[in-house]
Amino acid sequence: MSDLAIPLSPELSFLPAKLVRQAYMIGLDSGEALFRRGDMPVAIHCLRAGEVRLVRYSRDGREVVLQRSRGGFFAEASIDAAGYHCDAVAAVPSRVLAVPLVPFKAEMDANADFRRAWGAHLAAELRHLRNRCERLALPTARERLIHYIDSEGQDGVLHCDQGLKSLAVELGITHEALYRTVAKLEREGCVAREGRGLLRLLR
Amino acid sequence: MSDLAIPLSPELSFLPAKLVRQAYMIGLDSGEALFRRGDMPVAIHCLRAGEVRLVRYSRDGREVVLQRSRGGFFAEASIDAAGYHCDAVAAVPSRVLAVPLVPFKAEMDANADFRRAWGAHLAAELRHLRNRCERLALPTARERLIHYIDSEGQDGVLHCDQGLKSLAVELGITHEALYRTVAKLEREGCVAREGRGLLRLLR
DNA sequence: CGTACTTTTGAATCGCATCAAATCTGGTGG
DNA sequence: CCACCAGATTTGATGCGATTCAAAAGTACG
Repeated sequence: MSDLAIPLSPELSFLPAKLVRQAYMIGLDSGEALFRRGDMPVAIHCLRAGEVRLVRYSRDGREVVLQRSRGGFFAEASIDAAGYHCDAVAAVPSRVLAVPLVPFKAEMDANADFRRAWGAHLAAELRHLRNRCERLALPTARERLIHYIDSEGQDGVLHCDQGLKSLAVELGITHEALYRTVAKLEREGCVAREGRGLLRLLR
Repeated sequence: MSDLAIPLSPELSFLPAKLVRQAYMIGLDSGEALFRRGDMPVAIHCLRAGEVRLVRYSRDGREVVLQRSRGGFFAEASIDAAGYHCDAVAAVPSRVLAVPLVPFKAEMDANADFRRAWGAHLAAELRHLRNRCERLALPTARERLIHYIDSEGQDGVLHCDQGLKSLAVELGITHEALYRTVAKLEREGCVAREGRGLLRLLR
């Protein structure tokens, strides 16, 4: 493919050079679909820029967002599936690196190190999701936010460079509720805001 | 081990006989720990009876349940970890099948079919968790219940043999809220209850 | 038959969603 | 540089739904 010099990043570091060479970049306009439900997977996808959403439609036609990816692999669970179980649609203009499935699977069979790295990747994803489920089961915005800083932040400090509004979506609450919760925690001295995207947990 | 004739079940069907022979059964009393945070994983665990909870403790000592397993593999994400990231404690007297890690990993390296089966298992787990996250992000008990029947039930029919109370935990709401929600949906004719553990979605 | 648990309903309170509006911010083009 | 615009941030008011505490009725099991 013409798209050489693909910038390295943590989520790609374990991909063997052989696979990176065979990968190709896909550009998506806002609203454009990468794949549709039922399509046969032909590649592993890694979001490099923009935002892709995995969506399904309930029987009454409402759209349900299954996953919001802002970077890294997505729909990894469909590698072995006969068809995707949802649509992948770009929410904003995006760039997706596609690693063809055939060489990917061949590498999985041949390369034990790569297998372990991919397994570790999936394991991290599992832990992450379990954590998120646990957080979303908490009853109040306050508890969810503190749980989030505890588990996603580093040493009690959270970098939310995307703004609080998108954090609210992640927490499953409205942005108003989140703003109010942050303000209250700040008043109580439990949390300090430093700059635009920094939350420090004091406790 | 003396525990021969381990009954087969869907979640064990893909385990090679060789591994099943090397597995051993662990009995746990209520409250007994299978492993503690920091312990080095020595086996893959599959819950055969009872209930095991993966728990962590927040800095203020409160217990946080990361996962409630009522059957099947749990803490699969720790296969490659240097230590568990949580405690595993039986909530009721339980029986756990332990498949030693060394032969498990050896089989993963040697047996491509098994690798695929395990990969599919992890993929299913991922899809399941994403679904659950999506559900827990829904704002009302009503929407969560309908989403649950849609996605976990079969053809609009849900078998909740554990009773509505444990379903409430799964939905992240109190059992009172769930009882009221079911009653209201029934009055509206959206849901029919058939026997103790059957919910049919009419819509 | 008694005990423990689930199921069910009631009442009071609290927190969040919703609708609305004002302010702030970064970025664009004149 | 400044005007302007789109989006994020913030605060307010209101209603609904869930939590909480409480209690009664049903059910399984020894």
